Amino acid sequence: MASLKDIADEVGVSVSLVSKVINDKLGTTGARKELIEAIKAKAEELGYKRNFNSIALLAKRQGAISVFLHRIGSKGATITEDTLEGMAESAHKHNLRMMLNFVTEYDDYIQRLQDLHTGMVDGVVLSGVYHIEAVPELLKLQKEGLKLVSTFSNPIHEKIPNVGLIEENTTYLSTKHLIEQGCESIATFDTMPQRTNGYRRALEEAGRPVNERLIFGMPHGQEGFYGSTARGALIGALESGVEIDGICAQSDTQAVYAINELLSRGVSIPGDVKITGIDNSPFCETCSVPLTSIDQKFAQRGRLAVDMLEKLMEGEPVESLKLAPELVVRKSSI
Amino acid sequence: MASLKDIADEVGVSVSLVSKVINDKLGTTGARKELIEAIKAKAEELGYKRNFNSIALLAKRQGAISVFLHRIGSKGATITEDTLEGMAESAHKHNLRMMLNFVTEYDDYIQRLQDLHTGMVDGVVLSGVYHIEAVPELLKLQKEGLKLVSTFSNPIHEKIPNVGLIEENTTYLSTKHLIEQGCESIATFDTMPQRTNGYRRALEEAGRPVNERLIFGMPHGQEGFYGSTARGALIGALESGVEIDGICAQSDTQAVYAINELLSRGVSIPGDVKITGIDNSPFCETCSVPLTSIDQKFAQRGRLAVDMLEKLMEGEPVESLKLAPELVVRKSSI
DNA sequence: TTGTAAGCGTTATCAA
DNA sequence: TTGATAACGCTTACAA
Repeated sequence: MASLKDIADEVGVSVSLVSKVINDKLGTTGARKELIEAIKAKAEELGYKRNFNSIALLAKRQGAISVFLHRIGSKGATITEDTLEGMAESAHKHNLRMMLNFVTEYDDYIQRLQDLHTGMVDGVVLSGVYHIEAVPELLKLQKEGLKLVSTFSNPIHEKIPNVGLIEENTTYLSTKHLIEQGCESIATFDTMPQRTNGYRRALEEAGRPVNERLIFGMPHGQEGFYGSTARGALIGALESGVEIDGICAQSDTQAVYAINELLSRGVSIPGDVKITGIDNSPFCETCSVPLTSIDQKFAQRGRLAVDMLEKLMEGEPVESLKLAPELVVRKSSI
Repeated sequence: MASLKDIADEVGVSVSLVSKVINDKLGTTGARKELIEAIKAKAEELGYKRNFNSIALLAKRQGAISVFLHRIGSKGATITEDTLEGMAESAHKHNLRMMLNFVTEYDDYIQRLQDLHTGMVDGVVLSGVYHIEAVPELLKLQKEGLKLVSTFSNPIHEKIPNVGLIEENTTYLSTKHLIEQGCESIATFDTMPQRTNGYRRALEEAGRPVNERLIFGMPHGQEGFYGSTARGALIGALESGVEIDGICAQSDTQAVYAINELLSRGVSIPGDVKITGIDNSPFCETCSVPLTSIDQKFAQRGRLAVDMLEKLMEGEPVESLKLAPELVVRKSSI
């Protein structure tokens, strides 16, 4: 790998002059035209590339960030992949190297956080499942100069800037859509309070009564997103004789299981019942009836989180933000 | 961030002694016990961590690798995530920083490969969908000194060491399992030649005839793994009156769609028909009938690939290897 | 207009 | 048993 010294030697000038020419830092004074050209030509010829380590060393920066990722998601969704893809894109743009930390347990989490002072990274993005207990440790790291950004739905702490999502709008959008499609009795699986609120708000705004029998109780937490749990709840409701012509599921898996259960009972979708999910999983395209769903913007949020971190590292101020989810309409609801 | 110099100043010794003590490189000679202890205590107290950039600078290395990842997989499987998790673990172990490159198209791929000429990384792991057309460019990079490792099922080129999988054994294992469970007429979706071969071999070894009507034609390539395509093939076979009491699907998605189709026709699973998939996707646990599947060892392969790359970077010789897939038995087949 | 020298944090070699 | 020095590649203040 050619260095500035190689160029300097070959052209017969000093290293510092080469550095200035290459970086266009000659200031007001300038240098002889033929030298500038010779230097640039030689750099090109030798395929000169800057050495990131020496620059980082000099700048007292690491040129690297760490991504903390506790894998999350309704099974089969590509939340982690999408988030990482966005982060990778932004990191590439900013010439940042990433250390990926997949963590699964709290002990792990703290252990890995400790490793961070290493002077091996300039900043950290927190993503996936969040560990509220880790906040004190995070704030300690922040005090030591490490930059922190998170990509949870909601901020974990006011001092840690977050790239979030307007959770309530996920179900708000899909319920509104189902109402517009003519549904009269829309059910939901009550898995996440913010999402159930969105469902209620859409009904209220449309002047519809909220029928509590259509809000199926589910375990709050990961398990509540499982398809089998949702199918159980749906079967219970159907057998108790509740009328349903729309389902605003709170995950795609819930929706798919509902679709399959209904189809097996001879119910037509979207003819008799219209259904929407959340996650916009890949299988929305390929399942029995292509599923209308909600895009939670994971790739974009990953990108923005790293952009935000880069800004922090540059000393610029940043502020938490929340993206709007987006409705993706497919056959299951029209 | 505390440096060796900080420790040296505080303890009142030279930087080089501190370096030797910290790195346990005193050799045969040794140093005074109390000094060793004082240095170690001070390092602890100041929270000393090595600066990776200066080490890399000295070693004429980047201390970073690049991961090229073309996302792959039957939709809903966690192939990419699992692979990345394994790679991240190994990278962490070796103190390597990763640049993640998610690529989707060939042009992208080549474009990103060009970036590698920058000497930003010491090595590259290639993963996911492979681009045979990129081989010449890869070999060029290799000639420039960049270390290359891949994690495709089969090696892409003899000069590029690979952490692969004995593909044939995926279906071999599951077909053998179905035979042992008493299945007489086992079908498969002919999506990937190596997998169909494994299916044939298992039947032949058991002295069973291969019934070509039970080998359902599928498009070769990603589309062949889709569930809807598989369901179509299955329906066609059923309606032509073929007897089936076992299905060795070539992806989990195929299997799930087959299960749902059969259930909707009143067929009992695993009572009337036993089914196996491939990928060991998360939804194997949660789908209508928990699905027996094949673990393709993606996390382990990711880990091994980075281990291999580290070895190459150390100048050690490495050789391609193939891992054995593993059968994970669940209710759908017993 | 160009060059010298110091310094970023570390390690290896050689000297004391 | 300990320390001085050079080197990795680069930038910048200052000197020529």
